[in-house]
Amino acid sequence: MKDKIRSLNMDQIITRFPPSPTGYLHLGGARTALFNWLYARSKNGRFVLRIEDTDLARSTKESVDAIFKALDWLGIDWDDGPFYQSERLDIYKEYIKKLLDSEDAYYCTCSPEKIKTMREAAKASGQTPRYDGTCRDKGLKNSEKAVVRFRSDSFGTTVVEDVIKGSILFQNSEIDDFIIQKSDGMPMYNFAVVVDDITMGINTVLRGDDHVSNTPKQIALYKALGCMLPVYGHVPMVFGKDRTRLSKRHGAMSVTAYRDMGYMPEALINYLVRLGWSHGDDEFFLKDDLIKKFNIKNIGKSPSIFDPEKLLSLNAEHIQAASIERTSACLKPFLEERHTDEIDSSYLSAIAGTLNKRSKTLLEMADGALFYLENDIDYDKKAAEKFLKPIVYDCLNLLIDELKQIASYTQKNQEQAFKKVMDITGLKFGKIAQPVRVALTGKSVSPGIFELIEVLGRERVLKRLKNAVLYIDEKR
RNA sequence: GGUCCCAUCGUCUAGUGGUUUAGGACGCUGGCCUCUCACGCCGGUAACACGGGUUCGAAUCCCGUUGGGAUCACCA
Repeated sequence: MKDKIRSLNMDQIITRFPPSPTGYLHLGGARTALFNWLYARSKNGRFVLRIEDTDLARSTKESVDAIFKALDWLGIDWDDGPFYQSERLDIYKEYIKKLLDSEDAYYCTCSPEKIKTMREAAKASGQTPRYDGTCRDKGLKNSEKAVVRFRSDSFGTTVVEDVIKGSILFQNSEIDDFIIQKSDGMPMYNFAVVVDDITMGINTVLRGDDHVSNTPKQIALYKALGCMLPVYGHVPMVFGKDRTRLSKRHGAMSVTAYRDMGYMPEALINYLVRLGWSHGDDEFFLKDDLIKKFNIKNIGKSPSIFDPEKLLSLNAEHIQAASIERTSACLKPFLEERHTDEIDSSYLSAIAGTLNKRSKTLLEMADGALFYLENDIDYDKKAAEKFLKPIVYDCLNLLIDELKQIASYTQKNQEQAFKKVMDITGLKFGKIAQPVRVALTGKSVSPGIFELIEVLGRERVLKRLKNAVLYIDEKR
């Protein structure tokens, strides 16, 4: 396979997301994916997905699948790929040869142990650890354990023109002759990235801050290969509450964990994009807004801290803002886990309609929806003791009679029914509502009485009220 | 330790030399609404890290200090 080296073409923005499949997709990765995707979409460009699986020991098929699943759930789609670096080995070989031929690279047979001691000595004396160039001018041929090193300039400077951070200056003397091909023949990260980005026509590289120090090496490679540089933008990182890299001890990190905890993908997208990017005082965004409004210039320079509380409140906002159809669809899998029967979709929508303003997550919503679906509800012990007492016995019976007579359970009709019961018993609405609530839901907290009755419908309402009457009867 | 980056309420941020008694959101909090819980509405709390400059004027520009972070692999 022959890839032509394309000169950098900015007619169409081409971005990429290159995860290494060594685990699930975490929040930070999702955010860089999102920025690249958003930028490509907003510029009518292309977004490519590349799986960086040259680390044979750590890459797994499961991780690849997990990454696909997470991206799919977030709604981040790609135009090209997925490309697998493990399937592009001959391309890297070709570029290695080019570099070897032009003497920009050379074989090195120094043992890893030797390099290690070299590095430790340098660190101990406060110097940047660097390869000392033992094999640099030996003109070694390829051999069993040889690696290929890039011949770095030891003088001069390299400037990274970063669209987020501005110009960053590096002394070339800081950069040593780094390895571009391992002794097992696999390419090293910095080299593979450059070859891939060149051959895939990537012209815009948006990536985490932690890559800035790799950039001068990559630039050197571009230059040696005679290729034009992409536009670089290094996005500040996201930290945990203790201001260190987001990791397991900060709680859930994987994208799919948030799905399982009942978050809407809309909410996660919204939260992630606002971490580091802003559009004036706007807080709430849907994907289509973002595609219209996203720009690189509004990405901030300073790192941010992941705040689960804000994500949660944003999730509540998105649950409220979503259409009932959307919310129901998202809710359904959570209910199916708890309730095996087939759920009627219009009933489900009605249920969601009573819960979407009082649920911060879909999980919470599913829990709150359970009483609608159970055939026999269990009474919360405290609630039953407090509200299902003999004193409301007549009241509930009266209500049953009234509700029996009503043609349809509109709010207006219900109000009239309750009015009658109130008039006869002399009880205020507040005194009647709680017992009825417990009778209908088993709990002392629920959606409003009228919406409850309307959604549950005649059959369930009457049955549950009668059961409550029976319950009181048995107790006395 | 070397190199590099960053610095506005606890957190996310607006702000690009004067319109700012520094605005919004989350959180926390007082109240209203009310059939419970929520939603909603009204209000409060809280920040320009510090020190020098530049300027008529600085959160905004420059320098230094301090603090935080990233990175220094035959990982990506």
